[in-house]
Amino acid sequence: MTPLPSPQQLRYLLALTEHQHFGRAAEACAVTQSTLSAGILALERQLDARLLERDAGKRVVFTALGREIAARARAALRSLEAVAEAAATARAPMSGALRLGVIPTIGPFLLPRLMPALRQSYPRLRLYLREDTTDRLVAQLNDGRLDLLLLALPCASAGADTVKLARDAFFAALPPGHGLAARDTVPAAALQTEHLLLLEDGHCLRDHALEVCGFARGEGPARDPAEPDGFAATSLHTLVQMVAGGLGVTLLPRIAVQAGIAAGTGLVLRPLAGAGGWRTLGLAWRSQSPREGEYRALVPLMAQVAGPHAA
Amino acid sequence: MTPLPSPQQLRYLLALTEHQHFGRAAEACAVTQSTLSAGILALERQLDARLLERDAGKRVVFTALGREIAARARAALRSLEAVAEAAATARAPMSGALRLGVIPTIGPFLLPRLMPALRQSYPRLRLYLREDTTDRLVAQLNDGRLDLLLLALPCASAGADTVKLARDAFFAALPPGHGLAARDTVPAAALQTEHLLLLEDGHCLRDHALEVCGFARGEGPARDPAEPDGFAATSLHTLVQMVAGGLGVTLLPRIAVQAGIAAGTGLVLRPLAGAGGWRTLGLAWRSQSPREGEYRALVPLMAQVAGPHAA
DNA sequence: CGGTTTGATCGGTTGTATCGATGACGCCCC
DNA sequence: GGGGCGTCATCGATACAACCGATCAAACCG
Repeated sequence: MTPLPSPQQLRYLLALTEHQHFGRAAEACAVTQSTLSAGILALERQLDARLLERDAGKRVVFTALGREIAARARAALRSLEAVAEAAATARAPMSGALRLGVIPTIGPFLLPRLMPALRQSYPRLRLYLREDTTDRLVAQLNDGRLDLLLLALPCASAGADTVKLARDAFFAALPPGHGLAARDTVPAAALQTEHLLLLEDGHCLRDHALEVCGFARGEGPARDPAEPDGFAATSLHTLVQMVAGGLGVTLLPRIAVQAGIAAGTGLVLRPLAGAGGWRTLGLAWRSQSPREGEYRALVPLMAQVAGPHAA
Repeated sequence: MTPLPSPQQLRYLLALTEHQHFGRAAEACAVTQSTLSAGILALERQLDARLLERDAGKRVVFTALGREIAARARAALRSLEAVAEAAATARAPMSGALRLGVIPTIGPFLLPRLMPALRQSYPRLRLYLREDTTDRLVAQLNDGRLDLLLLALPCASAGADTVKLARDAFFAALPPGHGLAARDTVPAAALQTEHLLLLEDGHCLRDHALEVCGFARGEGPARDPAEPDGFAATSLHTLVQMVAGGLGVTLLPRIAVQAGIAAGTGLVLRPLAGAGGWRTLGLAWRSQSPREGEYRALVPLMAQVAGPHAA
């Protein structure tokens, strides 16, 4: 049988894919350029495969096979890490680094309450945070750059396990004096004819809001022709300011409202009438992660923080 | 971060799980006992985890953590192999060792025609064969001890991809002079009241046959009280002999019939009336195997061999 | 209670990963 | 167009770790 590639050489290869430069990749691996160069050469010799275009001047250009090998190398190194991780978790659960990814429509509202609670319950847990859109978080989860995601379900990703945390109801956010503000609750369909303001594309909350208002996938509300084409807010905070400025109405998740996102703006917040006006908050992790037990053990605490609270 | 365990040490651990004996595990790894012993110790030290019960005399007893680590080590080594495999496949597709698992109700009938065809089309492919029941084959596929399975679908296994090859119709096999033998086709339901002979438990063909005859899962045909309790044949060849001996009737798959399993026995073979009287033959492999491309390329040839032929 | 088996330990040897220095080559700039 | 720079490959020296053979301590067996 072909001898197995050494983890070290695979690390060199991955560093090279990341930096596209022998010197900097070597630096990232804390070895000299000569060592990394020899390592890559040895890997190509052992696999009997050309991973780099050697004739393309001095630039680092991967062959198609090189890219595939690199992807498999990433998976192989991660599964080696999983061995060590399983031991570490068994030795000292709820400790060490935990790289948590959060979407921008959850992070600013839950983390301020979640982090202290976690620190108190699991003081040895070191939480590294990263905020990004769902699709990018999922990609980083699969790459092994993140361990756990806090996001809105469902998130389409093979190879990931998920668990529900809580429902997060939507509120209609209206400018003061708006016609709908006189009602106790607002039917979601009524927003279809309003000027509905949304987050920019890529935020799952945008899709959830459109869905709740009865728009089909991809379809959207009518736009004022005078408005900048495709203009959309980049955060819920900007969105609130736009509604307060009278540009239209929007939907806000309960966690944002309870965190006081509309405080001081005079905005009128009304629950949606009828059922179905909510998103599901949840956790996601790589299937068969050695730390699955820990992640599931976090659920009650997280569900409590994410659940309804008195204002 | 914790340093990654070396593949060598993981191999030692797996050899130890297999042999439960330091000396023999060392021999299997082609190292001395002292080396393997030191390697295991080093692994336990690096992971800071007790993998073996050190106080249980001289016997080798794994801790629960030890077993989990071993399972993850198996996965890690396999993903390292996948790196080398990807390179080997790209360098020389359809060559090298291919460990093929086949179920006993397919192997004896298809392999005699499949092997020569494969040898002719892909002379550099070295096929290692293993015959076993579906569940055991699937387990060995997941363990990495087999690369490809030829079996009857569906086979329940997460982490495996499958593809259909061909339908394999069932024939009623009747002793000469049997009442049903006068008909051109036999309704499957008519076999419910016959003395239906079956393979022993564990063969998927047994379940398929029961299903075709209209028995619910787990339910079975009425038994002669004089018959040895739960007696069942161990191969289709024995089954044919039993039918020829007048002990009852059975169902035979078309591939067995065409291979001449009933030749010279005087058995009467009748197609089943109506639709649904067939099983699906297919291939299965580990998801994301580097050789998936090769496996799919084998499908046309295999489907042709597995498909209907003139008698 | 001696002999045998089994896993742990120790000193010596070999292999190899790594380093620093140097070479080969393309590229840019003056 | 030639000198200088940047980049990757190569080379000899070295330090570390894996490995072996021998030996030890404990358990097990007859």
